[in-house]
Amino acid sequence: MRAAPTILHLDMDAFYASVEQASKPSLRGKAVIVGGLGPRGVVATASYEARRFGVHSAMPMAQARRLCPNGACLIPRFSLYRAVSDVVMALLRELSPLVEPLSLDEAFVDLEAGGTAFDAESALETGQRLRADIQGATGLSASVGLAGSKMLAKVASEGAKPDGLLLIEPGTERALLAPMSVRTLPGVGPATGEHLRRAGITTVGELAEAGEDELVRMVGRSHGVGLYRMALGLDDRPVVAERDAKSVSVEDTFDVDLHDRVRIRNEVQRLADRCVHRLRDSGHSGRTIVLKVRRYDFSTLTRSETLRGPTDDPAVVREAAARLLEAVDTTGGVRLLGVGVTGLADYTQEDLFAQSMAAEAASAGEGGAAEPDGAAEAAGTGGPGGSGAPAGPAGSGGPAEAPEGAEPAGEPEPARERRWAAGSDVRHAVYGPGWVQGSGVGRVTVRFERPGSPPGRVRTFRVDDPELEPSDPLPLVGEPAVVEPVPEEG
DNA sequence: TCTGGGGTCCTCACCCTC
DNA sequence: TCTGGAGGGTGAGGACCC
Repeated sequence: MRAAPTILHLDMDAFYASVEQASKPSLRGKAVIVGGLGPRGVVATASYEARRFGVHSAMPMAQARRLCPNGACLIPRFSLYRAVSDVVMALLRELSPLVEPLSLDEAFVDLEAGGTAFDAESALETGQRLRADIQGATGLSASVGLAGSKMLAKVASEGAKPDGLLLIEPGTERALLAPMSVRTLPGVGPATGEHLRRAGITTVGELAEAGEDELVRMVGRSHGVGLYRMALGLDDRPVVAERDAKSVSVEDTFDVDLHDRVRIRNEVQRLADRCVHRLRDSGHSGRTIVLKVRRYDFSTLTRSETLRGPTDDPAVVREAAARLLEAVDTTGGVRLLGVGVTGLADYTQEDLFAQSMAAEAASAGEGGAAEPDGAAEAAGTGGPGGSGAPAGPAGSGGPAEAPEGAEPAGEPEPARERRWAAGSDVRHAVYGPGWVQGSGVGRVTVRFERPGSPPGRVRTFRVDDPELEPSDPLPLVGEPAVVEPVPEEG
């Protein structure tokens, strides 16, 4: 067991909401809720101001709006969050080569491996300096936990929130953990928590008292042993810098349940294409195709098929997903569909070449060397019930029944209402950069402000105003905070 | 008008082979 | 030749995390 508290856990405070507040000065100090805005959207992150109303992550957005009717509800802008996250992760890598990102806003760092800390004092100093550097580089606050293990460092950062730093001194772990809820421990979610509660175990101390055998009996060997060790404050998991992805998947929840079998089939094909796109972007191929269906009653089932070899061929994945769908009863409607690929392998040019050769051979009806994973069969037969499948790839992200009809190629874009998503960045030819505060009935309301400026003014335009254009997010810090003179509203 | 999206890991059942 | 057990591969589902 590690003695020195040199494992650092970094947690950016209310990350998505904080980024939005930093880029939109008028939202500072206000309730901000980031998440899906559709009828089935949920909250991804709520600012601390919104949390005071009871809003929290994973809550249905409709409920969040009821609890916090004056909160600003925004869609997530992942490209911006990723850019900010890259800045933060780069600062962490200056401290140590052993940085383990958990998500865009969280990471572990082994300070000892980087030679930046070797005892409590140097760890505290490093942690404080890191928080200041993050504030300087991004304008955002972060919480830092320091301890001798990953689990305890995470517990510490949780205790440090918001905008704080906490170090757990070696030797104090058990006493510190004992009164805490079992839900504090990683791996104890609602189900395990309830299971333990029914057995009269609600605190970490009671967990330790129960003993390893009892916990194994209750929650299984792997989980039981791990839980007991955590309850004693023991955790020797190393900080791992590089982790290979094990699966790639995409899924969509529909605003209304789908009933039409043809539409469902088309959506599965579209998801398969998106999944392969992501698979190729990540430089992988995969062997097992997984179809996920969530039915009208929220029951979820998965069907999977393992091929004889890995593939990144969209036709192969589409056909496998279609076969899996045939085995699923969708009576009553489906609310979610997903397609995933697991059993990942590194993709090579040779793989691609072999696949394209095999596909050509299959389409030419030559027989010959069959694709080892059954791709030739899948690509060649067209599959049962595939009469409605388009010959080419489905339109880019468009549903089967394109609501706006086909556009004549090469012609100027036909006049249609432009859509302005709440929270998205725009630029006006006269008023400069701003963001969409809301839109409807042919009008869009824009607030003209930028990171570092004072709160800006609001103006309303026609949705088709030619002087208004979507734009990229501005950096949170770094650009001079020029405050453009906003003409007085008449 | 509850309940997203993208993941990981574990368990269990079943089948097949040795 | 038959049988039982071990163990791997596969498929399905659940729990959990951010």
